[in-house]
Amino acid sequence: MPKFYLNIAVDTPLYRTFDYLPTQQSNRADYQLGQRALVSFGKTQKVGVIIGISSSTTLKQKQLKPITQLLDSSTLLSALDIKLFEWAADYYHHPIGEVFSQALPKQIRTGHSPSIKLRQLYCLSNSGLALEEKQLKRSPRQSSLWHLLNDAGMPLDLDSFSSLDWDWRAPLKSMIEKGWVSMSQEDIACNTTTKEPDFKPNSAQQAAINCVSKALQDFQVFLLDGVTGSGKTEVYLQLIQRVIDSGKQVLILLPEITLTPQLAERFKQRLAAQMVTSHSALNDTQRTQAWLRFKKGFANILLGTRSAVFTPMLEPGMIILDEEHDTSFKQQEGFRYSARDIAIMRARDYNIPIVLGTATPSLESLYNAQQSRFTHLRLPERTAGASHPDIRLIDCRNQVLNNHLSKSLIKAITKTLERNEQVILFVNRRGFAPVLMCHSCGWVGQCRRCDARLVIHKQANLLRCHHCGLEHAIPNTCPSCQQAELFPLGLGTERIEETLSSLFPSIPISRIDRDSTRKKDAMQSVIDKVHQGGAQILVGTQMLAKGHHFPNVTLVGIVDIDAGLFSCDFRASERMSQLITQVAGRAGREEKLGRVLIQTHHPEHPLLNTLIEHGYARFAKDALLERQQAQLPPYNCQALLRVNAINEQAVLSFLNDCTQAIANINTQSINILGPVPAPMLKRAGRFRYQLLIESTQRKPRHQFLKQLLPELEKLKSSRQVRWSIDIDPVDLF
DNA sequence: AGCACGCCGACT
DNA sequence: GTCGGCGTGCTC
Repeated sequence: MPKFYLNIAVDTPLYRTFDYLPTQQSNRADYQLGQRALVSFGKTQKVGVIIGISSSTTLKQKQLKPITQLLDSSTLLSALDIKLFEWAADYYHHPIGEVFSQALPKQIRTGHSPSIKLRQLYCLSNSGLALEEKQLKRSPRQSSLWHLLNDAGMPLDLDSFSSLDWDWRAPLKSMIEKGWVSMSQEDIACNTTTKEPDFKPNSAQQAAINCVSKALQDFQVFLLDGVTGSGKTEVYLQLIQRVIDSGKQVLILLPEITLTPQLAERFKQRLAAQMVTSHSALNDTQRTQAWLRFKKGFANILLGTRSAVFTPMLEPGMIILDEEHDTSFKQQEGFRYSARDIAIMRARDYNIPIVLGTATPSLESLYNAQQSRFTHLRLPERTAGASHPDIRLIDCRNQVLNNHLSKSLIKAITKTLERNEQVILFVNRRGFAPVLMCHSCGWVGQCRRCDARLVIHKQANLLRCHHCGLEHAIPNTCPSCQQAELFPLGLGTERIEETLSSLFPSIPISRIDRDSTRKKDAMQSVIDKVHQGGAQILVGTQMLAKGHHFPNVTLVGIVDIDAGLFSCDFRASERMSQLITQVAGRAGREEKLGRVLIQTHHPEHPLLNTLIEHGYARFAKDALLERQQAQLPPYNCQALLRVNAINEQAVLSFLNDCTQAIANINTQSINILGPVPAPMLKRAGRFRYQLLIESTQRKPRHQFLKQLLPELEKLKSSRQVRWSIDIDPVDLF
């Protein structure tokens, strides 16, 4: 009779752990929390994580199975890591096994037990160093490798050659055979050589550095609020160096788009550290290696994107999360979480500081700063050389537009191109046009799976639903009245690109959106092309505003801002203001004065004017104040409930019960804003309905949903109703 | 989520 | 008689 039971988080969409018996020949001392175990689960074998060991179980003996195999001899996750993942499962209402599974790299979660692979290092041997230029003249590739190794002045690993766009394997091999290059194995213990700090912080930077440095031993959230070009990165670098000098680790989180090899290289050059990176461009082995190295303390810096927030730290020192407002920190499907909020919880558990950096703080962070939960650090000045761009509105009322481009915008583009400078145009929609309409009967292309309208994609020659991805062929005649009078309505990136290429036939135009950058390296090749200089136009969506610097761009045009002013999405105005501010920061780096032109039909709109005259900080302050006066929470928490049932009666009765359940929980805390956007949609004999639930209290989403979800579970089992709920993963703490 | 069980209609 | 449709229930 065993004296203990293993509580295991198994990778399955069920909201609980499963109890298992230990293997027969094992005893209590063999088991620790955080070890993985292979278990038989239903018909299959699955990998789970031991997250509890208890002396009793509610199950009968015959229901219990022993684990198949214990996969780790030592623990993989600390008690703090387990606590954090359990918190995340509860807070985001997600099955615990899936949370653990997503928090681990693929190789780990599938049961492999990889070890750290030591890198092979290459350097010039004495005979290699003694080579003279002309001896390598006949093999240019060997010559390039020689220069690379010679310039580095230290042994290089294979990753260092990956920037070369030709196959370096054969030439390297032959240099090794000739004895010019010698190989050695990386020695993990020898790492830090102290580098001299080579920059002088200005007073605001110094104040921020001092403020965080004083708190390195404790949990504290810092909101580092610095306009573009104010030198946030330098503040990070200084702080990181201090933390790693004290023998601790730093976790750095960045939005997906920002994390380029170039940026990683910049950090590597500036810091005396063992750094690893983790992002979606790496393969499973590379990510697993980064995870292991950081977890075991062989690396003291991890630079990664959203999913890196789950990487365990051996010697936690500090967390930095840059571009705090960026939506790519939110995982929007499956296990919906906010990496920013998980990072804050992680810092709290580890009792270390976390720095949230941004030029355009999200309203929730700003609110937390106002409430003194976050320490607000400001970097108001741009560093030397950077100048403020000039933002102006173009009043489009009663103007003749050429495919949505006003005369004054076209004139400004022409002048910029004549100066051999570059132009960026923002269009907030991909595709050719958002609507296909029949002139004869008014028919519009609508998706049969959702309520959304179909977007015309001329290049792919398709109508595409941006909601569910469904694709239709473009009809030649109207499906409703059979007339051939279909015309595109509205604008998208493809259409603006087409218009520009007819206006400026000799100018190279690049389009950057999700369609054009789907192919691997497509984005990079456009960036390279732009950096070559010369008059060029870039047309793109929000993607363009993030991360990349285009030094020759001196004009930015925003083709249509009005959608952001009147959208029913409460975050639209916040996002729009962030976009304009970020764009303004992009234009006119270095000495060149940039100009931002915004086309609008509402030049008097207070939001636009506040933003342009007083900047983002004032806009955000006003927005929070406005909500406070309206007795609303600083920002709303929304959940979209989707109901799908076999008949209309079932849907209606489900919704009725659902509304009742919400009312019973707390009539004060919830608005039902639904139905969104169409009341009901019949498709393939089933009925769908969407309900938007919005909280109106200060601590609403988590607590409310915790009560509501079990109620919904109960309702589901009594009827032929299916439902799912999408919860925005942001809340106040 | 899978995967079984099980209960009714259309077939060689 | 049976093959297979998917509604329902379970996974330690």
